[in-house]
Amino acid sequence: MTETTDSRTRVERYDPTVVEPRWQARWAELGMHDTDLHDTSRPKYYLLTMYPYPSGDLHIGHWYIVTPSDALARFRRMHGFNVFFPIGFDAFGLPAENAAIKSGGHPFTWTMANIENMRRQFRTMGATFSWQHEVVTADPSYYRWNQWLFLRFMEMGLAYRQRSAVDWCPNDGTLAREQVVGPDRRCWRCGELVEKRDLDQWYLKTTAYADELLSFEGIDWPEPIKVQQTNWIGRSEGAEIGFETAPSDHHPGGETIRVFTTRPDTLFGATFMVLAPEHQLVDVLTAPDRRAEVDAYVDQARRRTEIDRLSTEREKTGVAIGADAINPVNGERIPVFVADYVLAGYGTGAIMAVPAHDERDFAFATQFGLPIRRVVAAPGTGADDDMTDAYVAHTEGERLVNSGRFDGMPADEGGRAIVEWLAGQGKAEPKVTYRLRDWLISRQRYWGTPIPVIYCERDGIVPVPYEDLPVRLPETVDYRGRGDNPLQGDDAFLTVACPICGEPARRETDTMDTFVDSSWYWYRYLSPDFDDGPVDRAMTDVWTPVDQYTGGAEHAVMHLLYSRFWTKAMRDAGLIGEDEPFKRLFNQGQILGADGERMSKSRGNVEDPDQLVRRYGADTVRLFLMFMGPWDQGGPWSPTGIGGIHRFLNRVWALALDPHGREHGDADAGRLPTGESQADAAATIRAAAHRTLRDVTEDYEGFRFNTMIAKLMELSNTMYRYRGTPLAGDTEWDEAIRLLLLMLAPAAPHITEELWSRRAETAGQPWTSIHGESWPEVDTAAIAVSVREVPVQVNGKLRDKITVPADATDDQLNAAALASPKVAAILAGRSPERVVVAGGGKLINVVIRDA
RNA sequence: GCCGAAGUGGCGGAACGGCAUACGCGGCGGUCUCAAACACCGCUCCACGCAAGUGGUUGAGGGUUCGAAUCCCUCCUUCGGCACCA
Repeated sequence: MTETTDSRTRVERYDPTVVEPRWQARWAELGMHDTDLHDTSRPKYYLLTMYPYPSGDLHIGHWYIVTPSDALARFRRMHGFNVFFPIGFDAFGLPAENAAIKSGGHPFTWTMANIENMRRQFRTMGATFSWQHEVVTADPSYYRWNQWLFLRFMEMGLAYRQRSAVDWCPNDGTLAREQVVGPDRRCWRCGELVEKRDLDQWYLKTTAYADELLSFEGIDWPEPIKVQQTNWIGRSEGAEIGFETAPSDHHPGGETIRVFTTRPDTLFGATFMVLAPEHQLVDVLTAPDRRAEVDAYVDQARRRTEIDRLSTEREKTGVAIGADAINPVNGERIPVFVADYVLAGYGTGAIMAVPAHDERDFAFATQFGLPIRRVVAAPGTGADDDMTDAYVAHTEGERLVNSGRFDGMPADEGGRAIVEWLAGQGKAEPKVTYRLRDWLISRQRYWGTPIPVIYCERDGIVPVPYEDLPVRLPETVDYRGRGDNPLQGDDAFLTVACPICGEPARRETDTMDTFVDSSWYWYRYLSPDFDDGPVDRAMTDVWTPVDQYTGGAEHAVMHLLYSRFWTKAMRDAGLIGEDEPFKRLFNQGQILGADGERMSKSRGNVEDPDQLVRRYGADTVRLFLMFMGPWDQGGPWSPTGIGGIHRFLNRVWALALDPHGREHGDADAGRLPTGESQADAAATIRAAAHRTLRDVTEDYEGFRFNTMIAKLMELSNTMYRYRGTPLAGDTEWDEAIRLLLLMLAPAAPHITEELWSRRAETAGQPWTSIHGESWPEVDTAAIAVSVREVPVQVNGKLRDKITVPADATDDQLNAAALASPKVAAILAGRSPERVVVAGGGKLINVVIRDA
């Protein structure tokens, strides 16, 4: 006994610090992950994970995002796919610029140093990235094609210039939303009050694809994401209606205020109008005696955030501008207000207010003592009953009232009739609007793709000729301690000869939103060095769309919608053949800091995995992150429990290398469970292994990594019970070990590779990588059972469990349940009202009336 | 505020109308050890009970159903997004 008791001294211990670097080096040496994109002998599988922003260090969140994707890549390879799993860096953006302003360095230097560091850190994960296809968006070889595509979109009429407001600091220029701080909205750097400034900016016409973007046909995306995108696009059918302004002392009238409404049936109930503070007619229509108050209100409104303005909770504010409009259906003069709950960017920036049938209008009318006139009445409601709330519901049988000759018509039909009638007079037309706005891509910043446009006094807006691309960012940069765009002061960049007339002209200094970079990067991965265009059609035709995209749910609308837009625009430019970029999407959750907040350097809650990797190894960290919970959930970071994963791997190590070992502390060590023959035990092991294989396969496919690992733990626990028994090491045991290693290989690639190679060595076979093995097949015969246990409930409460033949009929189950002594005792001679044999015999419920 | 998601033991979580709490952490007890650590074995939702057992429990309240953590309604809390963070 003594020589078998302490196995730990006999068998080499699991030491990831030795095992992991060895295999990482070996894999790199063999080029195991260099995908041959021209290999057509196997089906292709394009697995894409959202590329990271090079913030400096890989934190635990990057591991959380990447390692399950890597497990999936390995899982698919074992299924015979030629897997392309690329990586790159989303290298433009605000943080690099902030760092440069702070340190006086160059955003390029900071970014590239970070990328180099992150590349190194990525390799410690054991991730199987195709590094030779890497893309760095801040490299001219990438952003040149942003410019090229922009010019193409310009030609297609998808890019245009329009004046719009930005948050502006007199010292630091345009501010991002996160740079505006505090309730009184001040600049984060200098503390100055933030203003609005109107600038001419570049837009992409996303709304041109609004209807197509509403269709998710042919793609398998999570329902909540589709719902969010649908709501974001926000298609509304209705009508645009013209209200003429009435003549007054200060104004001759006759201007048309165009409004959009989804409820033309309520037109007779319009008792006032509201213009957005930014509306062009505010200035024109305001009466002289109202001027001061209106100007003050407009100023104040422009300083508010949109979220604030749209809040239905905040008390409604607004100012009458001292002008009236004429309701086209009844000729009534109704007052015009300016109020911040109407937004310039939606519809026409003006509304007809129907307080009786719109909650916000109701609140406003109540606040300002304006008339509320019911024009839609539910059955049983009088036309002039007092209203305590807006009536917005749609019910059967509601009729128009107080609506002239439309009285008595059903609301829907009445609405159509009113629009038709006004349309005949040229005062209305049916119209569809979207909440979706065109994409403002102009950024008044240095660290982004320069927009390739030149302004010439004679020729106007002139696109940079394709052959002059890329328009490069100047290599020196001078922020002069301020946060505004240094390109503005760079004469060498600014001054350029007009491509048409050759006269001195001025370059655009705005750069592109970084969402432009991320809207098509996966196409470039396929041919990062391709010189004849942004994408190599020969590659995209084979490899795209992406089979599986994984990334954070925080990108549900913006990035994922822009990418769909960009794909459709590239398709219409003849560059690619498909309609959608990502066939299947999975949104994983976000790892938060220990404080429950988003991880960021400024909060100081960034978790560094390096220490954990040094202590436990990459495999343990990978498994721990997958085991924490469902991948789509995320949550606050805590390393509590990582020891359990490490113990699990140690047990796998012991099972594989030391099947005959026994541990102190187990009185039954080395003995089969009482009453179990060796043949029984062998069958148990086989059944457990194959049942686990069946479940684990499904879990990988459904991204349920946490339960996948739990099931592998169960299998290893079962096997541990048989360790040291005569069973250990025989055929069934060996098969179970083999399956355990294969199932674990995608998730814990290093330890399984090590154990696999040692098995081969012991068996005297040549080395082959476990990651080149095929995924094993389930032997359903091994799982088959002859008897099973069925829970028996009485009135929904568990009272007994009975053992029945696996193929028992419902009648047999019924009889067996009633034969149970415990059930009989509760029945006490009464007969049950009914007996439910549920779920194909999974459970029996005996129902008694007054139990 | 609006849109989307989530609330289950001391903690992370499992259970896709059918045995609530799998798996792991932590805790308690034990084996080994001079001792500790490691490793291993057992117990561990709450209440009452020596026990067999009985009752309760999935954020709160209501509903549908033979049966609800799961479906429906109302509410509360937390997280993501709201167009210049990426």
